[in-house]
Order: sequence, then structure tokens, then C-alpha cells
Amino acid sequence: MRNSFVKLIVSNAKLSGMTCPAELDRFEVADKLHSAAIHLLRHAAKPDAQSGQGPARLSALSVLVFGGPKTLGELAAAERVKAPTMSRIAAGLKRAGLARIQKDGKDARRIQISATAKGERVLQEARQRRIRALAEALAVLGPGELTALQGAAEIIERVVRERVIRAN
Amino acid sequence: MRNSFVKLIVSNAKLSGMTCPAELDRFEVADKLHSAAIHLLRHAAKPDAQSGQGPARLSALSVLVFGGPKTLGELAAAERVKAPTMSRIAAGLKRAGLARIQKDGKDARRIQISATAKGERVLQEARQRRIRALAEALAVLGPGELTALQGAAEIIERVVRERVIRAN
DNA sequence: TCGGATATGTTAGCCATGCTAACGATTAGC
DNA sequence: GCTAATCGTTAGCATGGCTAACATATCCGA
Repeated sequence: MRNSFVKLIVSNAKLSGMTCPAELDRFEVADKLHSAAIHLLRHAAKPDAQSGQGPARLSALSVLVFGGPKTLGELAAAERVKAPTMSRIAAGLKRAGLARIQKDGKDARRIQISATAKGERVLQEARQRRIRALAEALAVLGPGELTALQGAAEIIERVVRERVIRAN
Repeated sequence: MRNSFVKLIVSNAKLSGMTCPAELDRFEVADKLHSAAIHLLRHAAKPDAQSGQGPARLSALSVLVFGGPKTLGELAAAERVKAPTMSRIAAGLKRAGLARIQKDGKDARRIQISATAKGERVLQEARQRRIRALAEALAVLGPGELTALQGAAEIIERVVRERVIRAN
């Protein structure tokens, strides 16, 4: 999936249709952000391989660890994935001993998926490795730059959340 | 792959070992950035599906369009992917008429991969859709927030680039 | 110059992750 | 109670990562 979209102001201008300066800026910022996000995630993803689990499983496991037990449908929705995909991910987590699957007492169609102690440990270790790798990279920054990044992260979350809500 | 690592200050403190406030901040910022990057890319990736090409192909194609013709090895290195993987991606691009593959005159082992006119068009359209989706999301922001995001993107690029160089 | 080492791609085959279609079982609702 | 909706699974397809093993081609040292 690895990427490297070169940032060309020229092509941004072409894309935006040269409408106005504000428009141009948005496109430029969007392009830079996209590239930065790709590079940041590529950097952060490296340590995850050590866990022996794929990204989909780690991600689903994190939902279970931080969000508590979920039915398959809930987990699929949380991960924005279709039910068959999550069915397979859950089976993989169970096979690896990271999650348990129990019947729902009230609705026999449903299943309850929850993280095991081993699952919690594996997730925390993977998370620790990933965040530590990023945090080490951030160690070269001063407090002002850290604050800028934190603010940017919050802006991004807000913007994306608004879009998602509008889309639904 | 979809993710949603919940940000818990408590667990950050646990991860950092409670060494000092600056350490804690780095972990917190790292976690927020990671989450924001995932959500941003998830948002930006949606329009790409319209192109009918997978992300790996689009990404490799962008390298060809913006970086010019490449040998398979060069393209694999640019995408941080092994040769067999890029071999298959290149075959897919050729099959879709987005790239051409020519023999290298000087070294018969090598091949030259380059984007076709159709490839350029398809990439620009996909890129346009993707960046436009992001730019629309950014439309709710004021100039100060845009500037903050741009600065953050530059900081991220700098930090990650330094790490990559150091790792090599 | 020749022959082994190195470099470059390809093929085969594994696994993980996404999807849709089709199905089985269960529950809800009229 | 019968029909329709819901929930999960299975089967099958495509993409995209990997390693191992291979075929060529080039390089380099004896």
C-alpha cells in the first residue's frame, strides 16, 4: 500500500481550477496532509509486525480492549467492515487465543466477542511499540512543535468526524 | 484495516512509565496523531475506489507519473515493497493499460516501467477526487487552522524523514 | 577469458483482508 | 403462527503483502 504522492503546487493549481487563493490553499494543505499521514503511518506500522498479528486483528482487538465486549455486528460497524470480514477476523482472534466468543443469552443469533487476558497483553505490547516508535521520532521536537501537532490532530479529528456524520 | 485506537491518558502514562511530563506529552501526541492519521486516510481513501484500481496500483502509478520511468527494482524500493510484489503490481498496471513495460537496452535483466497517457489521466482523476474530498472537509476551517495543519504536515514530514534517514 | 558470484525479475505458493452472493438460524411483527 | 427482517457463516473472488526457488544476465577475479 506504501505511497509517495509527490507534492506539486502546479498540479494542485490545475486540480483546483485556480479559483481563488483560499481554494488553492485548501488543496495544497490537503495534499501535504495526505502525504504526511501516509508517511507517519508507514513509520508507525513497522513495529506492529512483531506482534504476529495483522493490522485488522490488532485494530479489532483494540476496540474490544478499550470498548468492551461487542457483538459481531457491532464490531464490524466499529471497524467499518462488512460482517463476513469481521466474522473471519473474529475467528482468527479466537484461534490465536486473543478473544473469546460466547453465545448471547437473550438472542441466539448474536455472539459476544471479548478480549482475553492474552489479547489485552498482546494489544498493549503492540500499542506500546507503535506509540513508542512515534514518540521517539517526536523527541526531536520542542514543546511548541508538540503543541502544534496536538492541535493539528484535534483539528483533523474534528473535521473528519463532521464529514462522517454528514455522510451518514 | 480500519482502526480506532481510543486515546486514554491513563494508558499513555502506563506506557511511558511516568518518567516526566515531557515524556508523557510525547506519548499523548503520538497517540492522537496516529489516530488522526488513520481517520484522515480512511476519509481520503473512499474516492479512490471509483478509479477501479487498488491502492497499491494507484500509488505505484503516482510514482511513475510524478517521478518518471523506473525499473522494477527502483519502483519496488520507492514503494518499500519486495520485487515479487511490484512485479505483480506492474503486471496489473500493464494489463489495465496504465503503464508500459520496455526492455532496458543497456542491461537485459532490467525493465523500464512508465505510465501511459491513460495511466496519467486515471491517476490525475483519482488524485483529484481524493484531494478534493479532503479539501472539502477542510473548507470548514479558518485560515489560522489551515496554517496550523500545514505547519503540522511539515513537522511530520521532517520528523519521519529524519527517522528514515537515521534507520538507513 | 572463463567460471563463479552477484544482480534482476519472474513464478509458485502461502497468508491476511476486503468484497458480494447465498444460505441457515432466529427473532420480530402482523 | 406465518412471513419478514436480522444476524452470522460459508463459499468464492480479488488485491496485496511475503519467502523460496528459479532463470537470465552481468560482473569480476583468478
